[in-house]
Amino acid sequence: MADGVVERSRPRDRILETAQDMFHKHGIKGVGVDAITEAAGTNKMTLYRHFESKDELIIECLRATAAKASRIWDEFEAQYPGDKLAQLHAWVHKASELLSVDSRGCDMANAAVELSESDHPARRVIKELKEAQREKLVALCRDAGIGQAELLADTLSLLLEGARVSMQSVGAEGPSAQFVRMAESLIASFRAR
Amino acid sequence: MADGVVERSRPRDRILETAQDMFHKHGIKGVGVDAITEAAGTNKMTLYRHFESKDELIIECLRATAAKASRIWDEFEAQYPGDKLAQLHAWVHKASELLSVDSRGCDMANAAVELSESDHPARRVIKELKEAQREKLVALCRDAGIGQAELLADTLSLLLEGARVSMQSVGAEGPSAQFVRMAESLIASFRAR
DNA sequence: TCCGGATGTTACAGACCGGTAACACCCTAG
DNA sequence: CTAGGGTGTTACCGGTCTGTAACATCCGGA
Repeated sequence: MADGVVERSRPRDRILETAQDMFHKHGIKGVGVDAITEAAGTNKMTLYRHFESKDELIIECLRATAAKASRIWDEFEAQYPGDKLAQLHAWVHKASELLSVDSRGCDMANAAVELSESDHPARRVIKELKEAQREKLVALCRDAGIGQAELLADTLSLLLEGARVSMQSVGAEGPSAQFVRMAESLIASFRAR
Repeated sequence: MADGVVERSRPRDRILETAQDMFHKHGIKGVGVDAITEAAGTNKMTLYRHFESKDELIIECLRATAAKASRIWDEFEAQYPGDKLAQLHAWVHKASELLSVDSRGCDMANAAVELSESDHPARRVIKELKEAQREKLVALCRDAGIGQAELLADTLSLLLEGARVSMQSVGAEGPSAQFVRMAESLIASFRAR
């Protein structure tokens, strides 16, 4: 950790990890490649030998973040094998944990806000990854035996997305503080139908 | 409209209006002061005679946007004088209208995402304005005779905030398409308690 | 030992950024 | 008509940004 990243991994991995962290904390347009490479204990040339442009690096960071999120879903399945309803509650719990620990929101949503050019190469990646996450949540709701699975999944999605962006405007004591209560009572009401 | 803004208003007004529009469309860090003044049919010197810095301009733009939003609330009161429940439904309708017309989300939320520095002067303004909006919605819910007014208001806030940011990631056919249905059934369920 | 690929270093190009100085102009109030 | 404030024009400063060129170095495998 002395050099900012795990001691002696390969430069490419250090760059990727550092970039993820810095993009998350300071935003994409708020971080230059020089700052990334310096924090990663390397230099700009090495970065451009592994990534053909900053945009490529951004995309790789988003994919890496999505992959991390995907691993969390695996944990749900490992903790409550076959019990989809318990996994749904675990999702709510994990989401609230995220809200209490980190206040910079979702990297993909933030990137979509920052990269407003409609033809930016990262935008299609963001859309793909977000749609994949949506389908996962829909499937989880459906497999948990909920009738209007799509509607519940979409409602939970918007609540979480809203909570993560609201925190950045008004802080953790704002509306996002009620996320768990909202989500749980929503699930209960959908199950009751 | 030929010069980009209403023909012959005073430079300060033209700059403010143009900046609002361009910040909204392209993001704050995505627009330079040169581009703003050119689109406003004036020049950088005039901008800096009216605003002491770009940050000041940003803040004035956010205040102006909030003022516009506030005027919409006045329309609710004018359309349904005294009928707070009808005004709440009008709020939902107006919100959905916004979602179908504009896909760049809330200026304040977007600014909070872009201006990640925790001490940026615009951040306290964003927080103030957002909190004022929250209190307005809470008051509306309470005056509409709803029991858990704060919880409903916060839930509606998160849903709208989520819808507006979700649109920027996955477009209008994503979860945000169900916003009206979600909001209306939420209101109904809170009224039934 | 020596070779070769990965990495580090320095310098630079070209563009854009926010912000300022100096000066010319125009248009209206008196 | 004139004075003066608001505005336009041009040029510039110092800084930052992405991306590249040329060259030095290191380190592991044969």
